[in-house]
Amino acid sequence: MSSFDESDAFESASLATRAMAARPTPYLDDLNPAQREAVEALEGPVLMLAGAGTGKTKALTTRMVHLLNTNTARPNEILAVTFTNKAAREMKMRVGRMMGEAVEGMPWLGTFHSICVKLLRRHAELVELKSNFTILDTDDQLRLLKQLVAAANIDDKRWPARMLAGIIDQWKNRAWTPDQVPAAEASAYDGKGVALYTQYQTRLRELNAVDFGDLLLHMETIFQTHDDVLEQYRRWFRYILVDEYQDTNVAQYLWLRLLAGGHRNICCVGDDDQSIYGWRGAEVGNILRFEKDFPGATVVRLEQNYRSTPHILAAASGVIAGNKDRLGKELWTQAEEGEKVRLIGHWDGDEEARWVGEEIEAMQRGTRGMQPMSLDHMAILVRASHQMRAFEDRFLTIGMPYRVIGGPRFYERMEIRDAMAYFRLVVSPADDLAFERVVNTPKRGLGDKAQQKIQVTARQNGVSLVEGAALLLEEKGLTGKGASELGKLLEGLRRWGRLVGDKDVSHVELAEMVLDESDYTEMWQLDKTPEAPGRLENLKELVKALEGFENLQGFLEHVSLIMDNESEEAGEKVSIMTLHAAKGLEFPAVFLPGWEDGLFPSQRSMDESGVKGLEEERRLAYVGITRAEEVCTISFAGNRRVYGQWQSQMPSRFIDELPEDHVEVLTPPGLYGGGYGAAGGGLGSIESRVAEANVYNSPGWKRMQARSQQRPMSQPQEARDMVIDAQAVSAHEMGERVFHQKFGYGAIIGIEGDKLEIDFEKAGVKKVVARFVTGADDIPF
DNA sequence: GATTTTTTGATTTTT
DNA sequence: TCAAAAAATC
Repeated sequence: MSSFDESDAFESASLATRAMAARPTPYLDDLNPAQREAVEALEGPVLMLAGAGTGKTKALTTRMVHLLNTNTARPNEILAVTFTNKAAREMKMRVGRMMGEAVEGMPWLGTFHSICVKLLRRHAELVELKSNFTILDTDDQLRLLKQLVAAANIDDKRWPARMLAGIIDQWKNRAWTPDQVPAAEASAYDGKGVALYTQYQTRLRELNAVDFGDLLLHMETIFQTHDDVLEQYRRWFRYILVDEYQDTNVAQYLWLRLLAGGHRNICCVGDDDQSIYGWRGAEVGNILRFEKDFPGATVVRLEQNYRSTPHILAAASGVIAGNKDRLGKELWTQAEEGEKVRLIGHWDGDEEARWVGEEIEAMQRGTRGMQPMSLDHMAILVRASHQMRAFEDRFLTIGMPYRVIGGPRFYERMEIRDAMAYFRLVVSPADDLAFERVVNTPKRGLGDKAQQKIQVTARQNGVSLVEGAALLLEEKGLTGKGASELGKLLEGLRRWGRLVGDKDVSHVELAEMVLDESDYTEMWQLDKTPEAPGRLENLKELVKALEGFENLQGFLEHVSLIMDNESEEAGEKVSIMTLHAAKGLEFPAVFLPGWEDGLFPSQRSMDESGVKGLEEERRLAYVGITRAEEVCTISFAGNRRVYGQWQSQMPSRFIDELPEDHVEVLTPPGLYGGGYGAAGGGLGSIESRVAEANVYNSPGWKRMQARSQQRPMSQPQEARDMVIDAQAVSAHEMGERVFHQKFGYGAIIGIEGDKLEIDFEKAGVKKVVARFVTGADDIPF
């Protein structure tokens, strides 16, 4: 680039940087001017607005390398926070690779949570905790809340533990301790919410436990109330880097602002257009406000995209342009033009899945002059996970290998949590939550009543549940099977506890012993459900994972924060995942099905959050399109089964927002004659297939066909029109007897906009788009 | 205390 | 529709 740019970047570098400039910096040559500016502006606040596929991680890691290489900072002086372990791991790896062996790991590169755990263990006493506090998972949290609700004699129908957990979570995301919850919020929940929140926090303290939200909240409390501690860390963390800044919630934001408050050496990287986690507390406002929070900040825009073709970028830009309050970026690329974004409508969801399956097979073979493509390079991105089902069903029938990304994580599985609870109990017998979890797993004849007795005994004597249970047995408060089984369990726990740290028994052996002797393994061996073998397999894997740790305690400490799912069988597969799970990933070919109003954008988002919700959905669309490198295929269906009811669907409003010039509308093979019934439509009855065949030959259908052919679908606008208007509402009148593909015959009892309300003879009253209804006279039966 | 039946209600999810 | 949770029954 021009010498002007370079001198400019040089001027913005600090004296310290300049002094060290003698050291070679070959890595800078790999960067484009914008990336380079973001890397070289080491001092003061920097906001790096990094669009999709613009080399954000590269810039971030190079910045760290530059800090180290110029001796501006030592590894332990850099605080670098990410949201996921995966991101942290990747960054560590890339910094390590660029620096060579010379640099030992970066101790403060990690997720918000893992860094806060480290800090909180040092200062636990400042918030009345012991440094060996446990971190609750969602299960423990719910169990605890359920108890509190029951104890407070509150109707658990009006206050389900889940809801309460959600509310408390939201409050913690906003950095509100119980006494800080604003009156307006508190009263909105009967006042009982705050009371329960207070009790919950008290109980956590008694248990020496924290939940995920507490990790941040406690550290923030400490920073706010102990200047000396805050000062110490301000001196310590001289340079702060934040990844995915648009995803930070208020608590994280305040935490960062406190730490960066002194030196203001904070570099935040993010993309306001990719903020899709508002529903779990992320505040786009944080990134929009950055320049106000840190006056004089250097703002760098990374806009050169290295991922997608111009058509794909243009389509994405066209959609995201519908949002207000953007910081504004214009992505560009040097890539060759490539294919336009493809748009296609289908009759229903099954048809859509069938078509995508065939298209994937075609791409795999290589068609239309395109190179054969590996299944690993194709992905289907859906809005909601229930959409995956249609694709899984279809792929199973045609034998297409696929993988679902996301879903329950390894450490969230029941059997893993049970096993972990056993380990926790062995290491710390006072872990009441762990005891509750496993006391009757496997079944030991200790039901609600027996457990209640244990609780009462423990509380009366002010001891842990394990001790309470022992006391209860001494008093002969239990009899029969329950008593003997409980005795066995307690005896086992004592025995295993003594073996913790034993030189002759490794922690791995101990773990196996615990699982066997507690009869937990046996429980699954006797289980005949199809999941049982998989669960046993998972338990084996858990034991294997233990080998990587020094001892059980070490394992337990780390595992609560590491929740990713590593295991991956070999073989080429198509990926299926939600749009959320796709953030940060890229694929040469991407399918975006289900672009229908109500599904995407999701009705619930729009109902609950109005324009804000719609804008977040739009960002989701943007994220989806920008995952594609070469081919992006958007599709929608005219009919879809929603909660078991067939509904006619309107194409997504986002389809209208796609710029026409960058979209090619495909015609589904089945829709205009041919291809139906013959190939693999296995599920429908013969009769319905005959009916289908007849419908497509009916005068009504032909009329529609003719009409849509007058207006060839060369524009996305018209693709949408085709569905909405193909058969005008005006063609029908009240009381008219009509035929619908899925519902059969019925009479029109109402007309609303482009929808007809029809009383079907078999299916009852439904609202359907006029297009999918034919005058009954047109059906030649 | 376990098993079967009925009811309910249904995004997105990391740590 | 369909899975999970709650209620009812054994």
